[in-house]
Amino acid sequence: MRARGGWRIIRGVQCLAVISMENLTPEAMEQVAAYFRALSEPTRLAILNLLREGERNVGELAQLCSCSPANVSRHLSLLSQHGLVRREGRGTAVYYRIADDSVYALCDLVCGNIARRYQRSQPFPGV
Amino acid sequence: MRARGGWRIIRGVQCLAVISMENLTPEAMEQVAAYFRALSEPTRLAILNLLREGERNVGELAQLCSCSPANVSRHLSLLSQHGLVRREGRGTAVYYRIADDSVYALCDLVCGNIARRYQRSQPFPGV
DNA sequence: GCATTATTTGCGTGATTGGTTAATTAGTCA
DNA sequence: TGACTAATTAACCAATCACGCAAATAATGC
Repeated sequence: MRARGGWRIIRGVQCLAVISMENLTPEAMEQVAAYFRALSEPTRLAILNLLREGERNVGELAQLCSCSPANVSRHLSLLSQHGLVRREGRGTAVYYRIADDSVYALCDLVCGNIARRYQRSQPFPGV
Repeated sequence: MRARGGWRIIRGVQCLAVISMENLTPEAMEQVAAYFRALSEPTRLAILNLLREGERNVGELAQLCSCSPANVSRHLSLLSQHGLVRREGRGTAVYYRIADDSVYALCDLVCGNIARRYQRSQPFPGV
């Protein structure tokens, strides 16, 4: 992967900014696709949404999104594999928290795209 | 739907993030998931990448990404359904172009997330 | 109309995925 | 150690998906 723009300073923070998807190898492209795939499931989006306010354990998340603990655990495992959430066992429970806030920026960006798209024809469904 | 935030800079990418994913109905959440699903396939990402430089017809895209025209046509149909590309027939050919440049901001943002993740452990695969 | 080229669509197939249930593992406390 | 709770994993099923192939559709020129 070529870092176009490379490292730059944004508001005093050194960031690896403006990486482009161009000229990626097939393996890297698959990584990007897999990242999007992790976000392509309503239940996983709901879980990420629930973690906005802070950490939660598996049982809490299962109750809040009306899923079985087994199901939630698997979703969390997948999210963890892609670095979206961080795992921390405390006692018999396992707490999960967001690993990178930029996920919300991504989701909100997509929300905006969809909303703008619907504003040209019909209102955004379920607003 | 509440408009909040407006333009913001996320890791060097200017984004119109007016909308938040919070408090979405299940149907709206499914829309967001479907949008991500459209981006969760390497071939579709490759097609979007090829359209960076301008419009292309189905045959050209098929040749450039080593896929069958039928396959490419199907991918384009799906991308079109989600408002990612725009269709325009000219002669017997059908040309597609990017409908919204913000897709690239999304993809590049994800590239950055993955690259940062790998920098902590191993180099990004396929650099 | 007929032939040609480009695109789309119908259908079958193998692979992947989300969900459920049950078994297993991990941690705590008596 | 044994009982108990929470989380993970395995096995399985149903649904979805990407792809290949072939048929159908659309647009152009003879």
